[in-house]
Amino acid sequence: MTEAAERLRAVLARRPLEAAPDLLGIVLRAGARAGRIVEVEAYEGQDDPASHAFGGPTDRTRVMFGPAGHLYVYRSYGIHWCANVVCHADGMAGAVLIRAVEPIEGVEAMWPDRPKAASVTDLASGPGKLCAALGIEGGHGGVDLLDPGSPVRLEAGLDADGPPVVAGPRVGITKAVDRRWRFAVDGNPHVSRPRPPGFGTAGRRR
DNA sequence: GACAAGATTGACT
DNA sequence: GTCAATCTTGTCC
Repeated sequence: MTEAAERLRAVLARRPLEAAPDLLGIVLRAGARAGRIVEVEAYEGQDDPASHAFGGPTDRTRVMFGPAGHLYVYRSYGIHWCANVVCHADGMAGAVLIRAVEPIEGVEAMWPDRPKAASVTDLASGPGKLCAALGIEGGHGGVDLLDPGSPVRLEAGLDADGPPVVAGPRVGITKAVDRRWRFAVDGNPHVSRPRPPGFGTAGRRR
């Protein structure tokens, strides 16, 4: 475990709502493919009706109750994979959904898995898209993202100060929709839904 | 064992 | 803008 990884683990071992904006700018790597995280959503655990962890641990969600920095992958609508970073202290449920990344490495290798992508900004501009682009699937669930030997891992970004962040309501859920727990890099073209109504108007900047 | 719902995407009108 | 695809998980009987 490197010093940078330890620092990142400490960042993640907080409430997802606090850790989520700090994930922006960090690089998500899967083998030779890598992308900078530009959009995330926070999901608290048992206090959040929209979270899969609401209602207690199950076989599927157990990893969310484990130590921070692990990967939680689930299938959405039977078709797409969605990747989450486990947050919060060990024993406390919480996760941050990665909604979009900006491809920065191994872009050529992403195209075969994203044949329908219209442009590079469309390669990973969505939860299901980024998993396809990076080759993340169910088998990766539970891996330690901070272990250099993992097939999928996080690498501290170069933006020491962190990019400008805007906040808005979460997307695609039917419960607790009023919580403005979606965070994105301001103005980045790789976010899944650029500037939706109300996005950023009452958000938190840092 | 059966059924309903879902943190999405892409095609079609 | 609207809608279907597709399948895993959790709940209920």
